[in-house]
Amino acid sequence: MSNKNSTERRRRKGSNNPTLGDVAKEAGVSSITVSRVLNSPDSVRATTRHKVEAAIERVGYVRNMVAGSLASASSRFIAVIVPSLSNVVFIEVIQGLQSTFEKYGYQILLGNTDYSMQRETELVNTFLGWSSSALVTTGLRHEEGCNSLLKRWQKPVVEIMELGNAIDLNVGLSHYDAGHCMADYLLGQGYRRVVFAGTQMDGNYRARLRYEGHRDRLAKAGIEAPLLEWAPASDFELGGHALERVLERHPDTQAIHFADDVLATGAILHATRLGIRIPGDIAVCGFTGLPIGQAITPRLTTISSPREAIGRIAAEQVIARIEGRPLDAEQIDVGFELTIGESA
Amino acid sequence: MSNKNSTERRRRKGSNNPTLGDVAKEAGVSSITVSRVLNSPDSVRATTRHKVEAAIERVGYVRNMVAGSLASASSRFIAVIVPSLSNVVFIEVIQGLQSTFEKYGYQILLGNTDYSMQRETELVNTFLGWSSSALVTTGLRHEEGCNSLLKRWQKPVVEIMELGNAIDLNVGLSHYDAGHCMADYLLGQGYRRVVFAGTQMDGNYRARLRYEGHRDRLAKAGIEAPLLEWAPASDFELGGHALERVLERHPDTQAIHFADDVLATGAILHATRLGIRIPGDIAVCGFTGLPIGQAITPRLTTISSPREAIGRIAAEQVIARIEGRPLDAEQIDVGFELTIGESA
DNA sequence: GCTACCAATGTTAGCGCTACCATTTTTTTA
DNA sequence: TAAAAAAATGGTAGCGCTAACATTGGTAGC
Repeated sequence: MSNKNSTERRRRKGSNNPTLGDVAKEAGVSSITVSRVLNSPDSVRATTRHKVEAAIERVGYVRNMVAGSLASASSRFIAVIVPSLSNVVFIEVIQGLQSTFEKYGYQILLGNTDYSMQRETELVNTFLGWSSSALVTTGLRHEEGCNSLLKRWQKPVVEIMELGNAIDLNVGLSHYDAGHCMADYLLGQGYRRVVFAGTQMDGNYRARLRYEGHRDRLAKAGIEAPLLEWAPASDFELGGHALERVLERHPDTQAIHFADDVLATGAILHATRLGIRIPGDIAVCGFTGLPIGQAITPRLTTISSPREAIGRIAAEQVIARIEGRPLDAEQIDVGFELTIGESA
Repeated sequence: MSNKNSTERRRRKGSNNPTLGDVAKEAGVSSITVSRVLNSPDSVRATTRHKVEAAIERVGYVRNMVAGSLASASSRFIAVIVPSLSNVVFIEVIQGLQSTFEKYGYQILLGNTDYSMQRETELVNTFLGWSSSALVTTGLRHEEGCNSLLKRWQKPVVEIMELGNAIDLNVGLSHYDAGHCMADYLLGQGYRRVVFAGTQMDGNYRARLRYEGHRDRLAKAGIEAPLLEWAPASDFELGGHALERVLERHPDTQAIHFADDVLATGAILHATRLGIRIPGDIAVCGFTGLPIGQAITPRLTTISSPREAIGRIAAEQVIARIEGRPLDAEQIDVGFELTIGESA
């Protein structure tokens, strides 16, 4: 069966692991039947199936996923591209994706761009080359080559986190509205001199969108919206540092609108150490809705985004598309929620 | 070139994406030359290379990784298996792995077992079927079938987090010693009535090893080591709840040795709210060395494990093995550090 | 000038599986 | 009971690439 050439000229290394053919011989069936036992067990009679399963066990067969994917021109991979693994937000989105896709037998191919669009294009190229069943990427902004590649691609593409003009499917929320909403709340609470403080606001343009929403709301009330930025990624220490810088540069500040909960939490914990009362001396708010924000005293006023749900919903949309079920909508706004603590 | 059968009987769908052959025709070379431009550019003359690169661009070629892996019987995948994505510890390990492997052009295949050994075996099977270049898994305990599969496998296998009798490579630390070390410190501080409190201690047996180290050290001093366990995963709220339970069941407790920093942090934050002084009324310590533990007041006394380093070192070992470089050692003890805060 | 050698490129045969169609066996219907 | 329909199984080509060997052409050595 495997030795049809009598000339015997060439030899390939051949992993000499058992193949479908070996299992088939052992079970006394054809290899396509073994393939069916693995891929669509219901299309094989129970007695045959048991015979094959026993043979698989006996020869210690390990399925070659690569060969299967080449022959069928598709893998059960879902390409997932995020800009960072240091930011809990994306971790939670990945959890939502992973747990949902796992149920349907899909495997995630995880890529990290470090906020580089060029790296994103490279990853997209590689992932398409793996015959992925779908691709999930973060945000709506991509390199031109990346965009056209994805538009030409015939399989589901989901752009997550943000809402707007998408390539295919879109699951997210309006960051502009979120920033606007928080600014509105702060004005309602009587705060007028408010500083926006964030990190990595070039790459992470969603934070910038929140700032723009914030700024525009304040502008409507005739108020300036100073912005302070830092280059490194957010951490608790930087939050404390940011608090001090704000008080230094804008000593009359009444509230700080932080770009994320990590900074805001760091600021609150540091304020406690310095004896600065929150919100008495200065109010603080954040964005994300991290558990730590609700575990500290005072509890953080923030905007909670449904991170795990974004992943779950994106995955459900993809599965529906793959299985040919109708979609509720191509664009899903998961919204956000104003979580009012005592910090602002 | 692609139409050698004159009988014209069958037709396969064929993705009709451009292939190596199309690029070759466009560039006026053979397909193996195109393959060489992609895989070992230095083995092709510069002029030829430029011609081919231009042709790739012109036809919009996307490399088929699946076909390449089948032909070469290897992929640039590294299988990574962790028990949970909700625990920051594993996220940080993954970061260390990912950033190191990325530099060498390897892609991570991420699997999550949810602390199920059966699921681990399934994942190992799948990942071997993808012709992965190496496999990194968590812990030393596996199903028998999984063990024998990995032992038979000819490529690098790294078991991380824990030290002991490993299949191949091993990078981690002694959890027993870590528990022992903390118990020793607590005794040195004069604490005698110490409760150990943890979560998910069946699946997460590394926490149990820490408890055993703790218990044995106390036993040497002739002291009992009560243990309280909870089934759900650790979070801040559960830490606060645990604090209350401990005080209820063992009102004379002097210190709580928490199985991880999340619980310990939750307990400290909750104590602050209740007006319980730490360490005045009760001392608290943890394990992991999370940033939040050092951001709160009082700072958490804990054992810091080098999580990102475990990932990085494991990856470096794998790369060395793949590239045929000698290894420093097959087993690497990354150690741990007693971080003394004010909480105990 | 002839051989020896090396670098660059080409030819061919699979890698192990599944799609496609064909054939055989079983079940249902007339 | 025979014919028709359905279910189960089989034969074979080919998915797109690279390993292994073959060939070509240029260059150095004597």
